[in-house]
Amino acid sequence: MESTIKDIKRETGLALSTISKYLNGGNVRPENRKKIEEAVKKLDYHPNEMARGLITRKTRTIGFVIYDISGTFGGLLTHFVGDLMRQSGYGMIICDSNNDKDIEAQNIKFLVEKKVDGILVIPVSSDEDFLDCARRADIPIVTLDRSIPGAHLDCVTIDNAAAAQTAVEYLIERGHEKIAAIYSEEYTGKQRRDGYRNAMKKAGLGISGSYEYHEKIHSVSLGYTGTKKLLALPKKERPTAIFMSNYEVALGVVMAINEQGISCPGDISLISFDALTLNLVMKPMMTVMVQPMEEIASEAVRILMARLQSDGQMAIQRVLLSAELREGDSVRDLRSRR
Amino acid sequence: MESTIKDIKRETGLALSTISKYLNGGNVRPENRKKIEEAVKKLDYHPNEMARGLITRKTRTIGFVIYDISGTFGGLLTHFVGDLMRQSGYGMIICDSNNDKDIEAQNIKFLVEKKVDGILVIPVSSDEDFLDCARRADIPIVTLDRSIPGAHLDCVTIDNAAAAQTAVEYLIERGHEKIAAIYSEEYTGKQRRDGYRNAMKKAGLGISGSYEYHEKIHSVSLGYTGTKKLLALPKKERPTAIFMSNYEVALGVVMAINEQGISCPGDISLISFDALTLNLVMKPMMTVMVQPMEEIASEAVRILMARLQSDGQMAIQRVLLSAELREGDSVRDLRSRR
DNA sequence: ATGAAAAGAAGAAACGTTTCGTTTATATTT
DNA sequence: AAATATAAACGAAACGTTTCTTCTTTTCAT
Repeated sequence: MESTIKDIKRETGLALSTISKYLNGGNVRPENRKKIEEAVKKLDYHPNEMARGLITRKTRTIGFVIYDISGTFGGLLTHFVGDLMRQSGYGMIICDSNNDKDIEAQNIKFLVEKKVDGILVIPVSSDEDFLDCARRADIPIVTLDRSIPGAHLDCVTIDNAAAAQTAVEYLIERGHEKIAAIYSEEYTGKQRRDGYRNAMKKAGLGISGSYEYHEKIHSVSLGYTGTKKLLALPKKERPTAIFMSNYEVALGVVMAINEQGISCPGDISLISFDALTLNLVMKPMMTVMVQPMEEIASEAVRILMARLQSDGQMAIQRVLLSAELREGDSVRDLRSRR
Repeated sequence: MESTIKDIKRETGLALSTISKYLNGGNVRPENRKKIEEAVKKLDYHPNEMARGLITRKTRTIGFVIYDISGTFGGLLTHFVGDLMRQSGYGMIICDSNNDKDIEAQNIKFLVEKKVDGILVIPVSSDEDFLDCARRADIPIVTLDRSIPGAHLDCVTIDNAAAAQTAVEYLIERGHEKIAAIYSEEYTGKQRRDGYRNAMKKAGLGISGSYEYHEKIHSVSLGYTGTKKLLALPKKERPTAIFMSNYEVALGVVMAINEQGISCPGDISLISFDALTLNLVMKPMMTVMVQPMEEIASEAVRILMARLQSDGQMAIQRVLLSAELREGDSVRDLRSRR
């Protein structure tokens, strides 16, 4: 069955410690190096991670806690993070919090008991209490996509407010004044709302309460319901453009305007977040703020890896990435009307 | 730091073996039971999985290899499976194959080296060679959603051909004769195509080559491109209904007909697979064959758990579930025309 | 050629459990 | 009450590594 380091010892005649040393990157005499390599190949030897972990207190496994994996954004991020982890030889245990704080706390506890070396988390919670048990166990944590205000934690996020502001300013530059916003009350949703408000204020445009629609969570139905509300406004007040804070919301919006036979960008302009595959065939092609998903993943993994290697005295890292605008055909230039 | 079983020994004065025995469900004297439980609580003791695993050769971790996690179907299935696993105290290492056979094979190898206790896989490959290394290591494997023809493996699938046939017969019953099909060349896609063909043949309807459109993989663009091709047919030949083999494909189809200003079900009827959230707001609401996702997940987990407990002599289990039709508003009844 | 310094190899102990063979305590029978 | 059967506790060995200390070999300068 499974060959062990003792088999390598028998095969090469060397001491266990010598073999172990070489296998972990130490120096041995060239002749011995060759012997060991041959034996490893011949016996198809792979170190037993459990025995190794028992001593080193490392599992070579990290935990990934995600607010919701069944959504497109989460799925894609999981994909990237998982890939990078595997490339580094780390296993990734995934825990879906289902947008629920209690489940999230359980997930952390579970991972701590599993003795993962580190945890990557896209949090649901906005306070850090749920991380206590990981803290006590001295397990490094990196949050991504969302950060926890005031927490002393590594994090990788994008500048949501700035991105939203850019998006709304893009509308304003094209002559829009009656601009509505649909967003969630989650971390990213609220930040993007702030960007929307900043842009409006800066341009001297008022924000009518009836132009903001929000629900707890980003969802298709948020976009759908919100749009119906907005379209139900008296014709004069009807927004000429809608800014929405997430891809799934955008789907809902498109469904709603299709249903009502309203054309985009003819009757209404749209601008959203995240260029996911659907955008490719969506008509009109949505103008979006594109988040650098791959970079978010790779930065988070990089930081976690660095912290795993570090001897505990690495400074907190907060990486702030930015989204960029990708033009589609969903925004009408109102200036050309004149 | 971390307390060990030796601390429990010190606290209770009992032998290691007695404590271990109790902790693993053995019988001890009531007095000792109490002592141990108190000590465990007091010291917040959790067994070290690595030490335990070193002896039992179990990691209490399973691998989940999925063809593509960034898709909606995969994401949702992962969600269910992950949940069940966590409830059973198992960690789940997730590996995304990115629809690539080579990556899939690497994933299996990776999991074998990680010494997972079992593997759940939604395969990309249609032959079982990539599983060889898991076989050699004697790691139980259960496939779900897709099975590998001829393989001697536990699997949980739905009867795709029957489901597709039901769907197409539903169209035929309502007077449709010119029925097109859009499907992928993947396992599920081809099975569903067969169901389509069966239904057509059974009804004595011919299958024109121009009524079938297929690409390698289920995707939004498959639906989109396929629909455009179908709509480009001379008016007389144009299908009155389209059967499509997957949810993402359906999105593409809807995009395409929206773009061309064709109405559903007025001008064309649609029937598809999988009732995912988007259906709730999609207009018209799609008539779909609903797969019992949660049941697929729970059956697969149940079988894997049973096999982990079994002493190797359990018979191969092949569970075949069925999809059910959920009516929406996307199919027109042509009989009422007369 | 000699000795000191550096590099490499060896051996044993440790990591935290489970398991197995043995001994001791309790329960049952006559 | 003694003998036997049963149940529980014990102690040591084992799982497959890494790590620490000691011992040996090689290298290099003199």
